[in-house]
Amino acid sequence: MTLATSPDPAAHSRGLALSASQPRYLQLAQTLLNEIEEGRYPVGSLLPTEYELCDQFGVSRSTAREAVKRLVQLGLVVRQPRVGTTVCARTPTMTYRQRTADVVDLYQYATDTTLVIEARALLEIDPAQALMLEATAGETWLHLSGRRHTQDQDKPLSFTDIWVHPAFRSVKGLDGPLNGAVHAAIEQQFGEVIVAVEQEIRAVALDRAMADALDAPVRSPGLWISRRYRNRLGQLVELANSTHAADRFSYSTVLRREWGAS
Amino acid sequence: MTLATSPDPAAHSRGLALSASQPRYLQLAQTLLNEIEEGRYPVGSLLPTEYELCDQFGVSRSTAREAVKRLVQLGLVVRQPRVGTTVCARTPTMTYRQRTADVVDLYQYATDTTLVIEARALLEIDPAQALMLEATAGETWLHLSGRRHTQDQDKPLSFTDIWVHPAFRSVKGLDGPLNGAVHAAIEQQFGEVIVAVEQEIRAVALDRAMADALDAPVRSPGLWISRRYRNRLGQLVELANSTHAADRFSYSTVLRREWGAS
DNA sequence: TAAACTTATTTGTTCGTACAAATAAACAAA
DNA sequence: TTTGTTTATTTGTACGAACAAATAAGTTTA
Repeated sequence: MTLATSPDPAAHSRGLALSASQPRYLQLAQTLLNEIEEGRYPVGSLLPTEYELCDQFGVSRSTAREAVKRLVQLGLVVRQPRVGTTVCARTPTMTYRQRTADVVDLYQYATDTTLVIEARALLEIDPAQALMLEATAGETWLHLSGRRHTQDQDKPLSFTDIWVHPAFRSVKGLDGPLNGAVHAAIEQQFGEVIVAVEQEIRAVALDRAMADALDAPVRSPGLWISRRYRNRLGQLVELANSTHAADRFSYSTVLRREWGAS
Repeated sequence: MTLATSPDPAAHSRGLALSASQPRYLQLAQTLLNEIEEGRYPVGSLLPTEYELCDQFGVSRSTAREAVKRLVQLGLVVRQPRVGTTVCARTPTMTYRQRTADVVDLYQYATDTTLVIEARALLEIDPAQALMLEATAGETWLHLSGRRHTQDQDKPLSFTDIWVHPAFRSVKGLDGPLNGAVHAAIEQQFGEVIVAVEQEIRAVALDRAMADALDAPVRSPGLWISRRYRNRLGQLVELANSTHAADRFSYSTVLRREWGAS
């Protein structure tokens, strides 16, 4: 349990060369990773404390810490003062990740599309809308609707319905052609941070009104995308429903496999 | 440029308390972050070296390193030995991230759905298929097709077409009801790692054949999902096209905002 | 001129030490 | 029994000192 009392500052450069191919802390991390995978440290058990690792592997605490830090980054262990290092997974989690540099990219539209707001009104929501908006009937939400256009094409790309929570219904700058997204305006003007976006995609048959709005045949297929923007507390800040003519739009993403944890 | 030659080990606990609310390295990281945002260190310029930071802020190199490490995690700077620390962004990049614990989750199906393979054949691909498969006509790919079912419902959820690259056409265990995914079998049997999945979603009108297969009305809307599984070299390992009856399936995801870089 | 070598600088790794902060567990008090 | 207090343990933060590795830039050599 006691550490060396007469430390030799040059020891690490003299003796026990080991395989100098990789830094010691990476070697140690790999060793621990293997032992976790082999079940020597089952999920829920405690890893040796930092000082124990120092003894067992003959490294300084810095090195041991750096090694354990890797395991934390890989999501294999969690650490708590006074408790220790708890194993929480037996293998690095692999995930597929979809990255979008900004939520605007989330709209798969080319950057040269513009959303033209054609209607803006404060509406008292009815019970059906309240259900959709996770609110109570009678609240006054801001309702926007418009169509998205491209330079090239004559016909609109999509028709969009947007509902904005009463707290942000005074949001400005949403008239006429829009470059950015509505949630971006809310974030800027109110400092409300959107933490999560729930997205649902369906295929639908265009009804008469939507077909007219999109200049597409009645009953032709459309891609319906609903997005719920939520704040830190999970509250619905904005709901945007878009319907796209099927022959003018497709939604595509790339998921990349990654290793490690959040 | 010279450091203190008579260091006082207790200095950090005695003097200059500062606001002990946060650790020094976090304070320093915040300071640097602010200065980067303010343009004092423009994108492309060099941050002070670690030793310069020691002098300027009166901290040890460990603390300075820990601070800069934060900036690296935030994706604001990159480091190169002998070069220094280069600013590569003026503000932390925010991204929305879609996580799926496994690619199986990528199928939005409840776990109690099963894919029943109904046809399996080795096919010489024609020019049109070659285009779709990013290959050359005449190659012999493995072609599978089948339908996905739920326990509850009588009618199938979707019809799936799968093409497997010639190198893996001998993949086994794909007969009858399937629990896992085809790409998982390829990964296991051949050790081929799928690094990226490209996904495209469209709305379509069901043609007669597809309508029959799905037991849905002709011309009714369907959700068409195409997934391209690629290996490390970007080569197409598997292509899976699924068509879902619109009233039986929707695709939903949650994107969470995150800060930091890859 | 071009290639090979040397040098100086900056980050990377590792050592050792010390104190702070947090908290589970044992203990004491109401 | 319950609640507050102390104690010991473990991670967290911070100091300082070396040497390694990588490499931009200058220097020498062919």
